[in-house]
Amino acid sequence: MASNIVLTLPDGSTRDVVSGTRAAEVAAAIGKGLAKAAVAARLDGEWIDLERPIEHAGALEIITDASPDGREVLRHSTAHVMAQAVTDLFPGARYAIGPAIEDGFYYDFELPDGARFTDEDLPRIEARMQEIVKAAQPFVREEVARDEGLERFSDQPYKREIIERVDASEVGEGSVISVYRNPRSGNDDFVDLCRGPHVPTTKRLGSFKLTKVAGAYWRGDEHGPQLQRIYGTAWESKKALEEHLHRLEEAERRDHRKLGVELDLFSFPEEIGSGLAVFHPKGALVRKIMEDYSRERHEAGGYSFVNSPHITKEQLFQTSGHLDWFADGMFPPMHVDEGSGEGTKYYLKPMNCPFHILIFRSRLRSYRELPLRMFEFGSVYRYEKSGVVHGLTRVRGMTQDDAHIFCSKEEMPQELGSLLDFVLELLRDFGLEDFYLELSTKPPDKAVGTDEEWEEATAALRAAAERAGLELVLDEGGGAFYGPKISVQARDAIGRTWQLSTIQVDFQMPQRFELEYVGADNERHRPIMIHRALFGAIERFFGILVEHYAGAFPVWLAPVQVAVLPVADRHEAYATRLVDRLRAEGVRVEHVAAHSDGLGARVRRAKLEKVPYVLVVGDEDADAGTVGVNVRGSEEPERGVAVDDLVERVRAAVLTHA
RNA sequence: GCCGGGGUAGCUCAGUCGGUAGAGCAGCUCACUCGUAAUGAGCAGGCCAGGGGUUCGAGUCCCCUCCCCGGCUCCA
Repeated sequence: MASNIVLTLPDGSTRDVVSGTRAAEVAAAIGKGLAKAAVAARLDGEWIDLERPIEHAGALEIITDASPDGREVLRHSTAHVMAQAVTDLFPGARYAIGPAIEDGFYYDFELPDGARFTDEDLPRIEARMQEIVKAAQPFVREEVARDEGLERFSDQPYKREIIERVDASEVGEGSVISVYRNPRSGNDDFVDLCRGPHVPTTKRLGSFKLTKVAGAYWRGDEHGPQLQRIYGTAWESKKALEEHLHRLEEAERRDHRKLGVELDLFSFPEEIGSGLAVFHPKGALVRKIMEDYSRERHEAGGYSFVNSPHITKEQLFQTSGHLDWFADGMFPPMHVDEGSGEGTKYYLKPMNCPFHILIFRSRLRSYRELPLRMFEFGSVYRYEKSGVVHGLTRVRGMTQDDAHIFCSKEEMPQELGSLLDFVLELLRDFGLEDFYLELSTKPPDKAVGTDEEWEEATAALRAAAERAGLELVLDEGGGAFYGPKISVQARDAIGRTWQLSTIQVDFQMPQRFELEYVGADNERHRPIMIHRALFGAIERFFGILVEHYAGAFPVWLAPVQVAVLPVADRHEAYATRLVDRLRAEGVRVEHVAAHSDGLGARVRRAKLEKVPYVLVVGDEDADAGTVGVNVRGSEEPERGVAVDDLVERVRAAVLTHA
């Protein structure tokens, strides 16, 4: 006998329904639009299918297709459809896991006889998927006992492993597992192990595209079997799919590797080696401006500048511990002075800290010197694995804007607070505005330092972060073994996030190097050390800025701020005077003479080079002492602008970092 | 490091069945002297990533190395 139950909706209203009512019916009762947009539901926070009968009272939420949750359902269901298509087209294929991810989904497969997917397979799979969508197969949920599940997936070892693992860790002995069945004409339905929920039928899907095929390890284990992963993207409508593909194109347009070539900023000559960049004159100029500005700010911020060499004897990295836990990330040693004996091993440095520590330790330090802040643009070399190097954002040779702060335990909270302010201010000066912070705390298993020290340092970092008033994400247990850290994440112009600065408290190094200072009490104390980099690496930050600005650097950073284009040869004298004047005002100006190309061609080239101000000077300007100004990003050039006004505009743009 | 795809002129790319290398842009020269996104003509430009092999003959087929791209793992 069905009884009535009360469902509470997110707006607080209630619905009195017969027990066994399905979420789809509730949605339909609320409105046509909602029913159409619904893809799944949540009852008391638990995901359920629209078609699943609701047996008890609770809070019901209808999940709609264009919401983050709704898209997750669409994507996950699309992943199932892809698995069905693949098993159709590649008999014997084993399927492993296929979750929804940001903007899409993937599914991992193992093909018989070690076969591999190629890019040419994707259109075939897509076509088959569209057939499945057209067939409007329902997703039917079934709950089966663990043993039956194992049996049903007898030819699917990865599924069996999931069942065994889930059973042991999450659900417990004897519990049921859920599977989803897609009935189809023919006799063998496609069945996948899945916790759900799914859309009611495949008809709800269709706005998807398979994007790439790649290798992936089973359960992310480098030593486990390597599977074939197919990635796709899926959306609630064709329009949303198109918009997503357009965003990908936009990101591609901003790719710093492409712009680096086009704007003649940097390159990676094959002759030098993987992940080793050279900066061309224009790129090096931008970099110099970045470095000069950083130095200026550090000088004002109470930092001392230091310098250290690129290589060192093995012993230093033994003392620091790098050779114990970071040897894989270091270039192999050089052997020198090997005449008759063993000689000496030297290493390229992967980090600057040991050098700064030696400077601290070069003489006895007083508490009066603390906090002692040592800054260096320190070049380091890391042996990044061959598959991970990526443009300027992941390189093997880089220069860090590195500093190490030695302070007393008592000074630490204050120092961390002002440090975070300093970091954020500098990043804002480079046009990044949108940040959030990540706080990484003590790893559960292995850590140096006492619990008390960790708590103290973590609390100090947290206080600094909270005072900054930014969103704070907790990365529980994600700290390095030697201390907690804050990392600053920045969102760029198209919403991508980049990890930039890190502020890391270190209990380990002062101990290993037995650092001390003499306190006011005339006793010796161990200082706290703070590692911090603002840009992270200059190369990487440079790459991020290129993408953030899509190559159109703000005036203060632009390698060429003004281009002067005389209309014809007879205006060369006036143009030269103008260029000299601007140069004298400190403006970075390029004179593009009239003798070879037409004016239109020269304007075009300057525009493609993303020069902020393109000045055209002709008869009228020579007579009146004015310039024609074509500002980057504007359609209409201005005529008859007084040179003084132009100089003032450039100067103002530089000062405000506009 | 692993899986997959690649490497042809400075850049973007074509190159058939294994038969001896091609375009556009950029560069250089000349002409044009022009008011806001491509003036025209001509010239030059290549160890087809490098090495080895198969073959009468290799950009093309095979092997090794280097480098790049997309992922995985990694990012202390």
